[in-house]
Amino acid sequence: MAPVPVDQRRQALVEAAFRTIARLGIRRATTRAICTEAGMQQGVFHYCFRSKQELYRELIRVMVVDMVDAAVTVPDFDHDPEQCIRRSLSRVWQHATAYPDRQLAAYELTTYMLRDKDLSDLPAWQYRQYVEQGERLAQAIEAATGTGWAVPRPVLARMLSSGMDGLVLSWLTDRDNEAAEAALDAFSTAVVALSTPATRK
Amino acid sequence: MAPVPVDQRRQALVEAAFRTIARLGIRRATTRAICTEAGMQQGVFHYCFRSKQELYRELIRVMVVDMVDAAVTVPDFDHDPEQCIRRSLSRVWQHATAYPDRQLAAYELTTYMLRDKDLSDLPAWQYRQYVEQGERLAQAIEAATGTGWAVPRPVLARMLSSGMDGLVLSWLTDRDNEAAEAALDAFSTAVVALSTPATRK
DNA sequence: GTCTATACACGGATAGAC
DNA sequence: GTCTATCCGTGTATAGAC
Repeated sequence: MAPVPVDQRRQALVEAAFRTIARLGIRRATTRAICTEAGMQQGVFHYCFRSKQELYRELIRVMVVDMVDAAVTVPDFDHDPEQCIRRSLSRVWQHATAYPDRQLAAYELTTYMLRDKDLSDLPAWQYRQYVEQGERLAQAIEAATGTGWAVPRPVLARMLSSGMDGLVLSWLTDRDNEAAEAALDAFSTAVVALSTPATRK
Repeated sequence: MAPVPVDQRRQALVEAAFRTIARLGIRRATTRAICTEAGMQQGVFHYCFRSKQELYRELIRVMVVDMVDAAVTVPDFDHDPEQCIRRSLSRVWQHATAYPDRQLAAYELTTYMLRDKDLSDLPAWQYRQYVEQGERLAQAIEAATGTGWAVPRPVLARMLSSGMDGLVLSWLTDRDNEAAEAALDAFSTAVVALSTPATRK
């Protein structure tokens, strides 16, 4: 076969790994399954990565960057903090629930890494990125509406990302759109209450 | 050996399984490891349970009942909704973070079951129990303070349990007590805002 | 670099002696 | 009922031909 550059193969394997985990779950995402998904022989794996852990390390980086990039698109803001907050969270929600399998894969990877001595530093980084995404969102809302918050922005951001994360996980277990969106609305209302009263209409 | 009743062995294995998952993670909680933890021979496993899945089915039931029972203890309420809410959530938080490994085990089991055809009905039940725990908490707060809520109680309950769940998972990744408790405070403040203004002091 | 074949360990489950 | 020995599949990783 054509001598495909190793870097290109690595990238293809990382993407194949994510698709495989999303489709089959982390337990069944073996090196064989991943290589099949990538259209490669299983033996290829180990001259692209020294170990499966090395692939995971790369995978989590790519996955988080992709998730954060995709969700950072800011909706058409108006100047009312309440509408702005509701629409922003709704946007994040739509994005997260559009690909349930990928979302589940993210949870699987987090818990997997927390249990693996060689990977246990990564979940903290992963969730740090989520919080920073929350910070950017809060900042964008501030910029659009001039509102402030009853708590420091990093604190709000952690609450935001954790709250959304919990709502998504709960939805994954029952796929109850109605109940989940009602809870999201309630959460949004609660967040609105944290925007500074002075600027609330 | 003494002919230990099978039911007793089953129970011992379920408890050993939970301890093993909490200690080693679900990936390393093999039937061998579980039997070792229970002080039994590996061969014992399969005349107590037809399969590992059968044990998991029993395990999740026991685990959730234990978690919910333990967290349902109501703090010494006062009549101020704000204090009451803060103390209640703080109590739930203290309980959840007291045993990080068990909490992580719960997340591992949830994602594991979602991926297993024979067990995929269980996570919905599991999270339903969490929500019902939230309902009981909300009800207790109503009873103690006379407050109502800006949203229906089941909606509030789902938001409560999801929010706490997300905060705990986030904490598991970085074990940052300070940041986590600040976010919990912010969440509490937001929940207080959902108690009906009429009864707020 | 690329592929085949295979080593080696471990997992769940079972057979069969006692 | 209890325990030992083992089957069989599968997982990661490697050896070695080309």
